[in-house]
Amino acid sequence: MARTSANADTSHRILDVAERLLQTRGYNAFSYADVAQALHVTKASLHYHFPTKADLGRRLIERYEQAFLNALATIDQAGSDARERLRRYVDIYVDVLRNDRMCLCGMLAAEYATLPKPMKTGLKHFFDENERWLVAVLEDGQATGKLRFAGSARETARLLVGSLEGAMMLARSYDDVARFKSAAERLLTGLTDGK
Amino acid sequence: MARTSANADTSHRILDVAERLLQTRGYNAFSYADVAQALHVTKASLHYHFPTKADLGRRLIERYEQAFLNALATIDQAGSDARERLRRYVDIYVDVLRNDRMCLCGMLAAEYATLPKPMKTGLKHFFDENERWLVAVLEDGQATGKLRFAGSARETARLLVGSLEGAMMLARSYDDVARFKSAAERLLTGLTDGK
DNA sequence: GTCTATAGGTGGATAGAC
DNA sequence: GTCTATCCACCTATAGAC
Repeated sequence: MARTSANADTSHRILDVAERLLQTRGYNAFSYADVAQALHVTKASLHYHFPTKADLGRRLIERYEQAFLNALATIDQAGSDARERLRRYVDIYVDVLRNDRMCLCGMLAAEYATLPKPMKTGLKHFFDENERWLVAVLEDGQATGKLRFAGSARETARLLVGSLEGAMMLARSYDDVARFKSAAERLLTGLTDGK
Repeated sequence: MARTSANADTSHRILDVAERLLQTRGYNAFSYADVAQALHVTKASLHYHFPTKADLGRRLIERYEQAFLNALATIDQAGSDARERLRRYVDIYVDVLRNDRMCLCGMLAAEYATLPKPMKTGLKHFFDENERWLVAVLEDGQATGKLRFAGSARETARLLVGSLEGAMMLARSYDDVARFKSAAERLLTGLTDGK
């Protein structure tokens, strides 16, 4: 399995660099040449692992979603109440911002119109899964009296995702993580005040 | 003044096309060739009016901000209460979305790291002006008892701008204006319920 | 002001040697 | 798996005729 491991390792490093570039500059603003230079390999070598940029982009979304879902599973395993789970959800975003990055899928949402179809599909799947997890947390919080919100859990979940992505984008433009934290704090307070 | 008017008219048409492309595809995903083709002129002609793409981008931000501020001034002139002014503020965003566009500055915020410095400066100015207007409305609403919110008007204004931009981005990915309206509705309700 | 022509660079992608 | 070499399309931008 030595060969397979080496291959997987190289693919992994390529994805790491491409992910950073995508999250900081956007899909349309990084090239195979950028990745190749960072890894001290040639562009041709990258094409061996990811034949087209669309392939690379699709895999980046898949991997990012997997890591995100793993983080959500970890939160669930801690067995905290809904309020605390939301707080940890926000912390995932904070960690991304602290790394001077935008959420990979939030970035791609802006570039949506220019993306190849497989990436569009993967992107929606990411947001749908986020919504699904948040709906479960919100409904649990409502049932246990830990959270209070008007309207459906689904609409509330969508508001949360959109607001956090937007706050992230502006906070990054101002290079000010505190902006994001302030916005997130208020969003959570809106779901817990009076409790 | 015939020549000057013609010039202004051509520049105006260039800006119109470039604006649409920027709001739908992003700054890094449209070219002089795209604009030239849409207007049936050559790229060289565009460079006469806007020597560099950075010049074009800078003017697009300036013009967009001016139009935005004009819309805000119109809202103020109507003399409505704070709640109604916020509602009309949201309507500006809805109109953009209905045109299948993203907010020009929201789009650029995602691409922020790749922008030439003059555009970065212009972008922040746009958001600062938005914040300024919202702070005035929020403080008025608080003073007259029409609005209620926790914390400072400034933080609330920033939450609003970020949330609306984010909701817009996601609504456009799902090609679903109702998503945006639902999110905006809830944000406003959070400032007015119990009133 | 708009054109033709072109420079000089970079984009994604492939062929074929090693 | 990685390399060299190369293709072709596209990019921003400029020179100079009209």
